[in-house]
Amino acid sequence: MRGRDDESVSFKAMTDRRPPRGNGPKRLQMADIARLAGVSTATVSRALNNSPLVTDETRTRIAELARSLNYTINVDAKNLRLRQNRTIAMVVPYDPAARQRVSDPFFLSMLGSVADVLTERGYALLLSRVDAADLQSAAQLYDSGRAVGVIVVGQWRQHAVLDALADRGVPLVVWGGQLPAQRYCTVGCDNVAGGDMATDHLLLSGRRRIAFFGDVELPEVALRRSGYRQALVRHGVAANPALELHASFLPDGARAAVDRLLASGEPFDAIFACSDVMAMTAIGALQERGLKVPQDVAVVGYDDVPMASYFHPPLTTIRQAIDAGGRALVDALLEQVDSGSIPASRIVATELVIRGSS
Amino acid sequence: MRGRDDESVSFKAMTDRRPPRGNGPKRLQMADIARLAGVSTATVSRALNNSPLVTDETRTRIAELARSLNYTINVDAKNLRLRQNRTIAMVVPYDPAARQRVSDPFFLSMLGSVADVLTERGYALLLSRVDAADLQSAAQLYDSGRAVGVIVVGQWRQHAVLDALADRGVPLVVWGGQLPAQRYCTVGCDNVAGGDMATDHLLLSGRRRIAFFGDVELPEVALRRSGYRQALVRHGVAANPALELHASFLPDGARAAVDRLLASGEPFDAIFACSDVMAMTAIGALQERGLKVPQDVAVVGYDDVPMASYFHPPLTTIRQAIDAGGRALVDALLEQVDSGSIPASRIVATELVIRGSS
DNA sequence: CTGAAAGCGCTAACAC
DNA sequence: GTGTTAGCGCTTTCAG
Repeated sequence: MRGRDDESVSFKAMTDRRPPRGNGPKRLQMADIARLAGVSTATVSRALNNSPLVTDETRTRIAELARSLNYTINVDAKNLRLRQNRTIAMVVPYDPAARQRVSDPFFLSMLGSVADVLTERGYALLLSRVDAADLQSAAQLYDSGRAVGVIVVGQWRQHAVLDALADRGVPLVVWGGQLPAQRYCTVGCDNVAGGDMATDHLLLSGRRRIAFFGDVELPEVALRRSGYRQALVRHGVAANPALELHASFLPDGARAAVDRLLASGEPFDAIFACSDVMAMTAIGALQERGLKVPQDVAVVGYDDVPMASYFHPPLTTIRQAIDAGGRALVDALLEQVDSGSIPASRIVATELVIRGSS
Repeated sequence: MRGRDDESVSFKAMTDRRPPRGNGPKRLQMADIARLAGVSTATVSRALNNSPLVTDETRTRIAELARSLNYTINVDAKNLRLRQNRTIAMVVPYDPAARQRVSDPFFLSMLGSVADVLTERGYALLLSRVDAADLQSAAQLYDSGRAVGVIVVGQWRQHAVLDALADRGVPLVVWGGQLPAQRYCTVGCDNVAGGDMATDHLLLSGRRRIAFFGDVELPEVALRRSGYRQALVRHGVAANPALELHASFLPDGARAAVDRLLASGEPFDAIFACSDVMAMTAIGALQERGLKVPQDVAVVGYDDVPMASYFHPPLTTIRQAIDAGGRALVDALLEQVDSGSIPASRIVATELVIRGSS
């Protein structure tokens, strides 16, 4: 017996004494509360977690003590012990070439919406910007246990990478277009319908030479163009490749497209732009060149960003239901986390909002 | 010896067997890599942390194994052991009355900027919306060990609460106005100078009846009004209380202010609005009532949000240096975390950008 | 250079 | 109803 005791002691003594310095003054921990309350940490834990196993009196006493000392259970330790985690990561890809800031108001609004829903559900949001060319790395947030799942805003040119992530079991939901054989879950508006509605509206107002502005390498944009073409066909208007212009989401994309269009000499009486920012930039460029909107050229945007209705002329646009979208993203992701299987992609409502620019 | 062994075994047997189910399929952990590599976890740990104590050969072998299996060190466990953390929290308060979404493009841009800088510094960003009336709760992110410090965007009406948080040692930096005896660190643009520049510019263009739009309960806005008044005085123009209008940041604040101003019959030839969104809304309201901007009324905004230059007319505004601002916020916070003492408040550059609206 | 063992702050059997 | 104890996944002395 004595021998064993001695051994234990020597074991204890062998331990590392002082862990590396934490940053900042030491925080209170459960043991402190326990000591102050004259109970064990187990009781404190139970009290703070509302276990029915503690007396009401004890619970309130401990709760009050904790509150008065600003003590809060250490989430990391709790997570570790419980092997759980209530954090989800949201990544917004950026274009490394342009070193562009997350700034499209649409992304930002979506972020706000997701943040709201997550808060409501008791989840924390880890926000991260990643190089669009290295979307792969988004999974690290999952692999490292920091988050139980990942929301990616926009699929960019990374369809294959996203498929691969889904294949290896990373809980993942992407805001974007639904592609034929995709293996990950997407949430997005009906892009084909959106493109169709916008074009249909322009055709109904008598426009016939409708230009399309967008970067069709992005799945969502390609789908919108399908809708655009589909509406033209339905109205018996031949699609004109000269009117389909590549315009990137970068700041000068739309302006450059307007320049090319004018330089080409191809007549046009309307533009369907794949984002409101593009539409506004295009309108600015047209006006600078003396063209009137909507008289000479009608313009329809996409997104219905908050600014759209204040613009001059107020922007006709396709509204993406941001609130519903954020909610659907979160729902789909949490469902996936819980069930372990990939839920069906969801489509949220899309709506034409007619204002002054068309 | 045998006796001891038996005892160990019985100790082990007494352990809790199955921790509660984690969510999702089990993730790989260090022990798995160790087993696969035929070494101890200690060695894996050292290898993955680039300790000089392992052979280059071992290191690369383990690193490759980990990479091929998508294994990443569990950050929570690592943090716990190291008693450290490379996460900072950013809270953006919302007005609970209006249940308003984080949507002012300025906040969102600032968020983007902070996200960038943090990424650069190897920190993660935890984003959280909190009820502006309960800013107090922002500290919980710190108390619970989730973040080493907190960035608050906007001080709203919570000056006292912020002081209290700083007093009890929560590492905290606030984007906002610098107040006389504040005990927390702020980063912000020079609001007095901004208000002065805007007003000065309008005065120099010959305007004399300049209205001010803003909610002076917010420190930043109050400072901008000081600048406004100061410029008027310098130019020998008497300040006219009837021209200082309360306008909230909520969607209809500026429109309502325009209505009240017109209804009052007080003549005016310019407006200095405390945000670009307000300025754009005001311009819309003026135009609806047949007033021309800038001919009848010149308008100057604040922030220089991305949209400002695309607006019609393009907005004259006070640019807040967002990039520098985000960087300063992060610098100040990390400095505080490292040193444990509250750094001096910082002021970032402010600049008048003259465009078509004035 | 590598391995054994202890413990970061917490929770949950299990005994009392 | 409360305390004791082991261990979540990791890092790090200390011994070899």
